[in-house]
Amino acid sequence: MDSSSASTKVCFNSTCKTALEVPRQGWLCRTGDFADLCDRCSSAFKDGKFCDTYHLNASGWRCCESCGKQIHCGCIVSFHMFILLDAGGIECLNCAKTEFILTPNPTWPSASHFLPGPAERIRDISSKNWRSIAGSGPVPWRQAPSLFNASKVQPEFKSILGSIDKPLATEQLSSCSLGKSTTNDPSENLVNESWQVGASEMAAARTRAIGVQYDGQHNLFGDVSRQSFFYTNELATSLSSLPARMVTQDQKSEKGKISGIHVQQLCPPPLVGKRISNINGSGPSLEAQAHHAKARGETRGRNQLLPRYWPRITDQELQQISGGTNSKITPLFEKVLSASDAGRIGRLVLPKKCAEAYLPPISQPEGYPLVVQDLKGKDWVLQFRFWPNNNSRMYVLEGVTPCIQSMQLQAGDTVTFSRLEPEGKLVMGFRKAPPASPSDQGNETVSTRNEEPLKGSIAFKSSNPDGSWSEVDKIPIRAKRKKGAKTGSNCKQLKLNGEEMLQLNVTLEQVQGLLQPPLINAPTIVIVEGVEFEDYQEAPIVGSPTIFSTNHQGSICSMEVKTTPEHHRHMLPMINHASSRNIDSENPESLKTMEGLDALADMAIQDGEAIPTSSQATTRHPRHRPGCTCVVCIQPPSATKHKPTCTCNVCLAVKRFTQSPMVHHDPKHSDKEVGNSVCDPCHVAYADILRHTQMGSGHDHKTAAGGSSENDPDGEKPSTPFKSQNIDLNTQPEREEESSPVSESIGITSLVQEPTQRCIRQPKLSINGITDGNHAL
DNA sequence: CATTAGCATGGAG
DNA sequence: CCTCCATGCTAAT
Repeated sequence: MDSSSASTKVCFNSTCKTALEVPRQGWLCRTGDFADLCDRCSSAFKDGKFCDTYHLNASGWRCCESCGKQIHCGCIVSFHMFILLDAGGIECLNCAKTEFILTPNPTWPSASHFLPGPAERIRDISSKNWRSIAGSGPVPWRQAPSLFNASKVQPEFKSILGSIDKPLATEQLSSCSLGKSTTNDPSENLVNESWQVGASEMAAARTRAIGVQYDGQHNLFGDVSRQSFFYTNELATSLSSLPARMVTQDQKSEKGKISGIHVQQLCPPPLVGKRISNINGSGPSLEAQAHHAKARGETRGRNQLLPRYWPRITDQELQQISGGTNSKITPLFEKVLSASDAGRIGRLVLPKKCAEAYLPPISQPEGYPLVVQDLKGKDWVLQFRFWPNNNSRMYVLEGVTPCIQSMQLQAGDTVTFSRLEPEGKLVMGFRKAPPASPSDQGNETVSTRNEEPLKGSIAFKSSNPDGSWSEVDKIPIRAKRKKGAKTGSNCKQLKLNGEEMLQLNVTLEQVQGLLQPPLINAPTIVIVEGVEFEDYQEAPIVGSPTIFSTNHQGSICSMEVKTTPEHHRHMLPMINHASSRNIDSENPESLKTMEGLDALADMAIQDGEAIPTSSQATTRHPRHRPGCTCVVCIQPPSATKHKPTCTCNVCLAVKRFTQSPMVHHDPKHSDKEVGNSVCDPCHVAYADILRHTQMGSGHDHKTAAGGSSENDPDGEKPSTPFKSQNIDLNTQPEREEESSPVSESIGITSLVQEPTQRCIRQPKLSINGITDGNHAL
């Protein structure tokens, strides 16, 4: 390319070399001079057909992610005709202008791209950034969704920048070009909005990454940061899938070190995918594409989570969650609490896909105890289980009342589930007034969630009787959907009725206090190599579930009881996010092996199935009896039952347990096998885990478990930090006791501990401590 | 009898 | 038509 064209009287086009009688100005060379072309070549150039004419056989052809137009990316001639998308892939300038109002590549690095220096620099940045985002760091990313994606992109950038010529690179790019899936599919189109948004985000992101100011352009989005919200959700999800993969690739290719986390990411979780990608023609897309395609395409299928469940965690929230720790937070999903979720029943219905994607598989209806950390750093033990429902399952978290109360959540509020990466611990956050999106459904994609929160809250307060506020209405609060008024599931967002309004108001008010900046949108901004990223982690799927699956069968409990430390880990699904069967969290590689999104997804799916899979026909679970120490039993729905002073067996057991870490308990369960098995074993392992966790974490929490609380060994108390009694019960450390296996569990726990401790931030106080179990009532 | 737990029902997507 | 899931129903305690 370079030959100094001007000087020569030969057409700059190496494939032409026609003597130039009248040099025609062609493209701008790095030298600052224009390439001299012959009439024909010049004509082709001007018509934008130069590459089509002379570079057809050259590598580097990519499809515009938006319109699918073929663009030769590995050529200086067309370099100005496209932009590199953060998420990978490219977009023709026309589309870019339309959507982003961005300038062509040149704008970024401009011609300098070609220069080795800059190019590398860019690439480095991107890559590093991505990595950091993806893998390391505490950095939560926000906007990043796109970035994340971008993370993968990096390689792309590299390829692009560095080796434009390489075909692979191009392909990858194309594939990568998640950002906007130009998808041909109509279905995708549906997604478009979100995508576009994402795209815009991405654009922004990229600009940032690059260092280019992106500002004004995206008025649409308003604050990017906030938008990030969306992104996070939508985009993130959609993107997330990508990024994760990207990451993996990167990792592999480069260092591969990402760790389990990455793996998770691989699984595209959640996502969403709206977009399908492929289309571009990038054709053979590499794995990336494949992944993408799957993830996205499958959005519906497996991984996808409905938009409403997409995590919309703000940076601040992430920061809170992460606390001072270095833990990386991976938003998994969120759910607007329904009346029943927030009710005293203490059962939080988990979206099936979310549960299956991010939580360990459950073979038994009884499920197992799950340790969940709240924003304060407290650990709560919740029973993760399911009910057979039709031919499916309905997943629920039992014993959430204390937790919800502590967070002062009400119907309409949103609970978010995230995972602390290193630890793999599950973290439950919340958002009080749901920042409803303006428009519910459609909105999901676009809605500016950021703003909403506030608005929502405000709106509520001032709320019109009508609930007229559009925004308000839109607010996802679904207070309750009674028969008449259901809010669609999707629609969950209810319009507020008078009553609802009231509820909301309360919530809002409370929330306001709570809300404040932190929770709501703040994306965490991470600066990587000088580039700001709003972090947001997508949720990678975790699929840890599998682990259990095999084991559990009979009863999870039993397994756990028996379980080795590993099992225990698994038991704490959250804790070991990574958990995958034998995979050690430590062995990233093992995880890697698992990698392929597909694999993960499959695993998740399979696991579920493999094991008991979907709804097993379960006989009615025996009622948990007094002696039963299982979490469920202990729960306080009736905290009332179990007060700190309570001397019932359960409480006593708890106390004992708490006091002596390893106490064995005996399985009391009179209950039927199932119940028993479940309860005890789980508990045990669980308890142990908890303890460790807590211990590790911060003992601060005091537990509480009701009775136990008394004793509460505090520091050592069982894990459940329960603030107050309520929780305590749930947690039940005691279980540990029962399962003598505890010892093992302990070992396990120990294993876990460290991580957990890490994770644990400081347990602050419970916020409010919930009052007793009253709420439950 | 009150409460709870498990399951069923049925609307919505 | 199927799946999801919020809520209701009711046996069990």
